[in-house]
Amino acid sequence: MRPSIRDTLLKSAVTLFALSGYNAVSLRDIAKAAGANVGSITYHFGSKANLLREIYDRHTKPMNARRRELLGEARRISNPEERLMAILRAYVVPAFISSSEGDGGGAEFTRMRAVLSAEGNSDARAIIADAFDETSHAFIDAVAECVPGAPLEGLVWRSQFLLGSLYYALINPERVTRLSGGVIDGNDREAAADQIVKASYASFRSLSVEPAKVDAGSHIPEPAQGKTA
Amino acid sequence: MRPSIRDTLLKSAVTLFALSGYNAVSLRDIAKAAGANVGSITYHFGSKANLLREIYDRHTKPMNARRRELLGEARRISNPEERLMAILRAYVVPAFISSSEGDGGGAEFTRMRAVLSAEGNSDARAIIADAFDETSHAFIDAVAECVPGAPLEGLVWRSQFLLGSLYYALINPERVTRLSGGVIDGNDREAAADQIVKASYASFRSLSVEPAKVDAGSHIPEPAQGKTA
DNA sequence: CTTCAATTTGTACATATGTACAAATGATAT
DNA sequence: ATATCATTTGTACATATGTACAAATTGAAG
Repeated sequence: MRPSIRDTLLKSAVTLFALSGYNAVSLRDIAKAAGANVGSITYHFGSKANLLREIYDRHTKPMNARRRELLGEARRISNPEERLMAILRAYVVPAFISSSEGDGGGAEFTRMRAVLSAEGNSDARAIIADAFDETSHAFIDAVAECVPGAPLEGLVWRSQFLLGSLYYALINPERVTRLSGGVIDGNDREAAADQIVKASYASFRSLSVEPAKVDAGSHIPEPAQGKTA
Repeated sequence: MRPSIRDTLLKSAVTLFALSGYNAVSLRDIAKAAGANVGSITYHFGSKANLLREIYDRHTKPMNARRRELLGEARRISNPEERLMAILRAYVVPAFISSSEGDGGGAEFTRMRAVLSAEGNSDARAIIADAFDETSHAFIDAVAECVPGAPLEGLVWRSQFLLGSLYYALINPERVTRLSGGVIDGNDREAAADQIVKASYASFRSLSVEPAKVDAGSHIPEPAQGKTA
């Protein structure tokens, strides 16, 4: 069956918001993209802010559910290195690739979040605050178990960097293409997700004070880990 | 001597753009913040887009110069680990901390770049493209020398993640504070710069196919490094 | 077919924005 | 002091935007 106009409006809004942010996209832009009338947006959603709220409502819950599901699987892995890798993948992949129809994830929604978080619009701020990503705490805890002795400061900042990497990969993929002289495709999301997982794996692993279990020890002259020892 | 109104306007514009983006800030907002009249902006800069162009002109050159200077110093370090650390610091620090009056760097300008890059405004796009960060290539080259055998794909993506981490640390510092339960101050830029350098150090180091010079070898079961072997 | 509620369309309105420009003001040199 | 130029102010205008709402259309139940 044909999707309802309501759904088409929501979808168009995500696409446009992800591309140009919240302020720059007018309700008329959204209506035009959805092949509908301006008034229909007011009718279905009441206001622009509420339209955004519905977008979040629709996506965040299933996406977090998907993350929790993958995180649960990951936690059952006994080898700490493999486990860490799986945990990171559980966080990154749902944000990049929408597996099923209703998992709420995918690059477009994540890119929208990235753009809106940068924009700092007050409407958006309130909505983002409500839809706070409760999975983050669970992830940090899970990661912490893989890197014994890691200071909280290092863990939290690296989770921040992970999110920043994820966002920027979606916001500015052209930079990768350009910087590599066209050799690497910045829009290859599978590759991007893979690289983020590997890079953050290394950055988290370096926090561990214990030597790697599998090997003798990787004592690079790691500069002291800061105040929070 | 008192700064000219022209300078005050530029400074106010950076502050406001860094806070709310390009679209959301009106010329009247800028004028009010600078204690000037709307017309004075048109008089001094002609248009909003040109005001932004002047901001870039004023900042990018001295900031890149500072980066090149620090990079030059870093490259003279013989020990590859220390060198890598210094190279990363040379890239990150000018973006976070403005050392001298005219070095063009600092967190505010960098945050503005972050916000504008996410916003995708067409005025801004053109200007950003012109002020392309020519130092990035030099940095990747310098980094590559520290991690022999590293595939280009890994290097480029990690440089992307570095920039994303940097940007997001400035855009959303509250998340760090909140996520740590108030223990860690997301607005502590010295700490942020430090953490970024250390995290990206680890992520770049992990690309090296040769074992660490200082130690036996850090053969974590690193999953195969992708296509570009 | 008729009725009635749900939806869609069209339009109006108050407000905000970038830009243009004439008048007022200020400073500087002769 | 006066003339000349640079700056600042005030205002006007065309356009765009979020929202409200009445009229038109649609679709299903009786």
